Amino acid sequence: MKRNKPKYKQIIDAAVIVIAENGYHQAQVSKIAKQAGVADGTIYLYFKNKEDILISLFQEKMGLFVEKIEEVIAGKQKAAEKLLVMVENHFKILSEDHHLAIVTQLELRQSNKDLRLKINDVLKGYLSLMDSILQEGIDNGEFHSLNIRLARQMIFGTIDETVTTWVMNEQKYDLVKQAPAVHQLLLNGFSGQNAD
Amino acid sequence: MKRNKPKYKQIIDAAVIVIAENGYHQAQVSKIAKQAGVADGTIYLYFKNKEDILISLFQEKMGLFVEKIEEVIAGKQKAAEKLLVMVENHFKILSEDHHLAIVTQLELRQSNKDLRLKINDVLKGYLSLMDSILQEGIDNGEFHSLNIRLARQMIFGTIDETVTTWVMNEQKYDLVKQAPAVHQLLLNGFSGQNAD
Amino acid sequence: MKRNKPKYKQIIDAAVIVIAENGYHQAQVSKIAKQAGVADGTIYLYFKNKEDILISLFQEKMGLFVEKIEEVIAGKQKAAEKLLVMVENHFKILSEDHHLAIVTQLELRQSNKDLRLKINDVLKGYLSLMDSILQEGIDNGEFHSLNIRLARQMIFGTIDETVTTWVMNEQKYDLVKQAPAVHQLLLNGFSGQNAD
Amino acid sequence: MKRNKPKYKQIIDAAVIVIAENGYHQAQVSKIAKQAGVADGTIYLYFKNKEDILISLFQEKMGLFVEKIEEVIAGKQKAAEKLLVMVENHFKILSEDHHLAIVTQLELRQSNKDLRLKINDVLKGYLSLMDSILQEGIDNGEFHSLNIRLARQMIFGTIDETVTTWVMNEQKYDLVKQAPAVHQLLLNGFSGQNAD
DNA sequence: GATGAATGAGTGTTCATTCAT
DNA sequence: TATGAATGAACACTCATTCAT
Repeated sequence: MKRNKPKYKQIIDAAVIVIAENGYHQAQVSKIAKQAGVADGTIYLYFKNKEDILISLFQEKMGLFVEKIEEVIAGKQKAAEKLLVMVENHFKILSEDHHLAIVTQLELRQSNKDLRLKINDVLKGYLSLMDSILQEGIDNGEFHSLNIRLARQMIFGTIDETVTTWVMNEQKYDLVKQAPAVHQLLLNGFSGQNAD
Repeated sequence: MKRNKPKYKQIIDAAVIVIAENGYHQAQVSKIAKQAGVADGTIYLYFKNKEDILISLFQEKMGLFVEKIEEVIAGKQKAAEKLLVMVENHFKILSEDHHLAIVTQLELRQSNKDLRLKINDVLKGYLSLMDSILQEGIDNGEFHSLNIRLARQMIFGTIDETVTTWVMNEQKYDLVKQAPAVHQLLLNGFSGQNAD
Repeated sequence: MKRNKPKYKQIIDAAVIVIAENGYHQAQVSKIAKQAGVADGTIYLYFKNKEDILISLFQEKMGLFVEKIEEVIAGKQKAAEKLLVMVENHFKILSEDHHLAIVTQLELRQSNKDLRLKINDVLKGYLSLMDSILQEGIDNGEFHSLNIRLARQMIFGTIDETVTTWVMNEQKYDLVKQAPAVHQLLLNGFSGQNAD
Repeated sequence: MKRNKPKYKQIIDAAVIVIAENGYHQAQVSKIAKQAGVADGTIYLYFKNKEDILISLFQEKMGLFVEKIEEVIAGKQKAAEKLLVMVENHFKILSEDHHLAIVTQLELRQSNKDLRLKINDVLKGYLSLMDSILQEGIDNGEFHSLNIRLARQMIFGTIDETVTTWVMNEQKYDLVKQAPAVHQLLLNGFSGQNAD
């Protein structure tokens, strides 16, 4: 399994750095190879093509994302609490890896439609997690009856827009400190008046 | 004034169609010229370069956006009503121009960081409109005391994510019909428990 | 006759200025038209094409050259004296019109082979003048028997190289003051030991 | 060191042929690549850009020039003899490579001012060689006291004009046979009456 | 005569991918 | 496995010239 060989991760980490520092369109394969300390051709022993590096990058990093968030959620009882730690950890993970934040919020969005559709597939695991929190909240009466897709779009849209604004402002303020306010805004939406 | 000459709009409309149908990276200047029914060189009598076409496209279309929404807002008294017609019309305008929806939600986001920063400048007018509705709502007691930037990020993030999901689902369902539910979700966030 | 209309000379003078100030490859027809105060299309009422402007420019200016030099030569008896005033006036005319010096020594040489062959045709009148001075000097015993073509190449080559070096040094020193020394060097060549 | 790899010289030789046969402005990179038997992109593994090919071409060829002439000069005692073998060999090298003669005398002069300034830098080594012959001749009494810059301009201007005329006449006559007469003309200038 | 908007042919350079070693 | 030299397709932009007014 190539995914477990050291060069696999080495190349992905190199890609994150190169894309963050040079931008998506200046992240040539040869630059990534150089950063990873391998020859250009070696890249193709581990990845089908350049697009495959980017998808794999997203899968690896988003996998950690979902894993981490599932872990912290497990310790919480209420849907509202789960939502809070989700927002907090989403902000925390990206706060702790500035390169990754730039890559996911700004650079990777420059990829073409096809690539982004594939990235969306990867995102689905995360979105499902949101859906299940919402469903749980509805079932146990914390949230009123919601259109789950809409509510999830509000969660993801709000979180994503908040992070992007923070990255575009060159990460000048503390993103994690915004989590409670964002959480409260979302929560109001779900526990307030019925939206159907 | 070049902006008022017929060929200026003709080229912009051609660009929307070509980008929507071929994708951002397959929208060559020569293709746009052909679609517009002019020679390649004519493009450069009206636009400084290819990037200038895209910025102008966004300015023109977003200008109509803000104009239209200011118009419908003027007829409403309450901030909540203004928010509703804003969401409704945002959805309506993009529903009525499928090409434009594809271009703004998917294709134009593939542009490089410089171009996107310029596009963000254009967006600012629209975001300000949101800010003033929020401020008004706070002032007249409809909304509780809000962090306006966060609240605006929630509005824009939610709307944008909703439209993008709709476009990615190939516009299969009726976007405008989602407006009331989206509006209600947002409203709950603003008029519910204090987020500060 | 177009050559006598004011706009004809107006365009040629504009061309000299534009080429001197912008360089041969940055001297677009539209720039020349603007400098001349006419519309682009008007150029084509007076000149067949762009090349025709340059040839005409050279003809007009070189015509004045030959005319002026024939005039000053007429007042001299000896071939050696004629050679001196030729060198002096060649240097003087170019010293007095810096734009023209730049154009003839540097910029016009960037034209393609065809244009330069035509320019050489124009030069022939000047070279013939040199030939006749040389022939006269041989006939009256001032110069020894010379290969006239070679001798003329030495005259023209030396003068031309001297002016070009001066232009490339940004015309910092007094070119006309060099005339006697150049003249003496050439004269030695012709009146010294037989070269055949 | 790229300069020692076979493809480096292969591309330069191809450039000489393509420029000589098609003219400076018709010497596209793709044409040079084809002539050299490599892909277009390969050119850019050996040269920074098109201009770099031309400068390198001049450096390589002019390097051989200076090398060869320094070699034959070394065997001569007197400055006059050195001048003769310099003229002879200058003529000989260009006589033996008609393509190179066309390129240096006609085509490369169409390059823009920047490129020509760089070419002039390369020429300086050759001009210095002339200066040292002149200085030597003055020091040992063969030549009278000369303005060295002027004298060198006469040498180079005469040689260059002679070769250019020969190339423009399609190399119909024997250039090398002209060397003694050219040499004699120059020599007279230096050993004749004092020019200061 | 004079205008200037419109035309459209032409090219240097990059970079993902391959493959002989 | 690993290398890195070689490949070659693809495209924005300029500007001399025309011609309807």
